[in-house]
Amino acid sequence: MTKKISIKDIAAISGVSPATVSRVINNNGRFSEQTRQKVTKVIEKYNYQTNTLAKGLRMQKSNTIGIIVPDLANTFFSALVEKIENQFFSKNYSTIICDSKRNITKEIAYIQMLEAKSVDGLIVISGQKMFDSSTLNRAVPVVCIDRKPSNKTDAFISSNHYQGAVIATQALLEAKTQPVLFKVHGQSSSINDRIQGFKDTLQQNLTTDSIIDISATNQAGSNERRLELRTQLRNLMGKQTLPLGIFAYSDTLAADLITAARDLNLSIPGDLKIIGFDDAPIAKYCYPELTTIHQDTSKIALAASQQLIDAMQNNRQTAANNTIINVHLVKRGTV
Amino acid sequence: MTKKISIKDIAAISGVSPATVSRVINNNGRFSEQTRQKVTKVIEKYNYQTNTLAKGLRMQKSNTIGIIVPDLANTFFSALVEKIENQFFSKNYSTIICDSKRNITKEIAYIQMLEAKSVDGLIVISGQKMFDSSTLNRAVPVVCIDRKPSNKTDAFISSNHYQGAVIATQALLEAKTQPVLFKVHGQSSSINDRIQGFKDTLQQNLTTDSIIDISATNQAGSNERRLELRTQLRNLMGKQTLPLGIFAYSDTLAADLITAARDLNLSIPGDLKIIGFDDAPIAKYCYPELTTIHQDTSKIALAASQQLIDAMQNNRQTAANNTIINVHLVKRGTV
DNA sequence: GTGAAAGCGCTAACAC
DNA sequence: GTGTTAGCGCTTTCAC
Repeated sequence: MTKKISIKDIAAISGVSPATVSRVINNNGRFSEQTRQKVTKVIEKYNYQTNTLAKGLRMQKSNTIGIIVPDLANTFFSALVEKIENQFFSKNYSTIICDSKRNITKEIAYIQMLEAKSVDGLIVISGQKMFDSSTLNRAVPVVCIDRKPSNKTDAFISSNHYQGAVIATQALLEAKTQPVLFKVHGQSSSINDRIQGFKDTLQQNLTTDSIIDISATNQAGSNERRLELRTQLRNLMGKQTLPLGIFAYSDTLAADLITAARDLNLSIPGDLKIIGFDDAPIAKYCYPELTTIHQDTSKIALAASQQLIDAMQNNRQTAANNTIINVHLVKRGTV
Repeated sequence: MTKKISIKDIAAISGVSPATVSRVINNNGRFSEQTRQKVTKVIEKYNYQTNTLAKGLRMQKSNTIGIIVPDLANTFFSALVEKIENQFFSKNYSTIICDSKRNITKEIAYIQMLEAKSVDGLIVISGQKMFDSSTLNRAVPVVCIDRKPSNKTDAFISSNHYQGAVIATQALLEAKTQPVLFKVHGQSSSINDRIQGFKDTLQQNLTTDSIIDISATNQAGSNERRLELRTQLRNLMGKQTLPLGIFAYSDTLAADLITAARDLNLSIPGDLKIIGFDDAPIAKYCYPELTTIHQDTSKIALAASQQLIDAMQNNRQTAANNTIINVHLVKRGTV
């Protein structure tokens, strides 16, 4: 129950003023080498740690950033967040991770909470809609990943979803299938881009059955979703000649499709060929291992953290900096 | 670039003192209904939000808790953390999630950072060793999940790992295999309990080959780990009669074992039977789907958050409260 | 029922 | 090179 030791205490013990201790800690302003040693010794002896709340209040910055992620259970997002968090940790920022569960109400609540905590910056990943930073009172820099900001001063980092969709669709075409796009119901900039790439590649081969919307209420991995996918697959088989060629919106969805296909005794890639998107960790645990479009999460994480840190340090908005990152096809067992 | 509006501003605009505004916001102390309405209206109009840094500084509590997790990329942990975070969110606490990557140095750095941020409590999940809260200067309540605290005043919540190991080993025995335990190198209370359960069930059938240690440096899902597992499996096949019976320390490890077995053209569950531990989301994406020991993450998350909140609100240490949660076998396709 | 004032722990201007 | 002072935004005694 020992109360935490403060800068005043350190000052008193070392026989200097709090200001001097502060100078030593932050290594700014002038002080003698002798003072430095004296103070440092006391700090170490008492295991003193700066109270970041007080410091944050005083400096009007918290050295904390917030991340809004749509779904931590998705291995693509958890891997991405892990990398981002790691970047910030090495730059001495702490990170508050918020799982919005793709729920707009929860997201807004989180953003207000983060703002009240005086976060210095925000990373907002994907989700259903455009991100509208006008919910923010202060002007905190925002970097959006995979989700177009409505505010033109927010930075935007994204894989080239259009390109990825084109590559995937072409691969499906080359494998002599009639491609079908499976997506979860909802809108987002990445979804729209992929749909566009899909459509543009298919052109006259596009039919009303080419895009299949999966209910968003059924959670990834749940029996409900698998049931729904099974029904959709069975449906499709009645209408199309085998092999079916599926472009799945995400690896998670692809993984669920694989299990659904198994339930129907469809062989992959014999009866059914499938390409995912993300190259999430789960892709390598599927059987057959999932052919997919690789997103470079390391690059995304790096770009996002660099841009945000730059914006925070220069105390300005993220200069509407758009970064588009290339993707590529990873051939595994499902095509 | 508008500066954030403060309680003083609200006070000035409403024509009352900051003290009164504070009373209204926190609904404590006395004030007239008329004042309440007046102030509330101004707060809403200006979208005022309490600065939690200042409040935290003043009240010596931050309404923030920290979670130390060994590996966010592991679907068991990400699912667990997601549930914990959700619990705290609904109780108006925010959560700083820290991925220690099972690195003790990083973990200590995180704990110091969290302490400097004046977190009101800490949840520490699993990891390599016992958790030693003596690195903490202040007396902040700690709840350990799956990891025995060395400090007797810290609470401990855990699945019954011993029981789980017994159940798994018995199932393997009943399937007429000679059980082998695969684990990642390292110590932890959960590892030790499972080993004990394994040994106690095996008794005289225990041999020097019964426990296989996998190098901890090779990351889950990596090619290096799979290579290592392949070597180990091949080795084992030379010595033992089929079918082999593997009790894998975690579902992640089990999943890697399944892919390694595939590379060796071993059929599961024909040549090789395998039982995992956790019932992580990944278990249902394996092929065959993984038979495993189910840990009740919802219960763990609930127990952990309740105990921590209780300790924080009553401003005392978590009363050395040990909660052991039952586990059970989930039969799927690998046994 | 409300206001004035002090102080949480820190840093930055200003003095000397 | 170092100390004094003010103030970040909030809550909470203590007056009245």
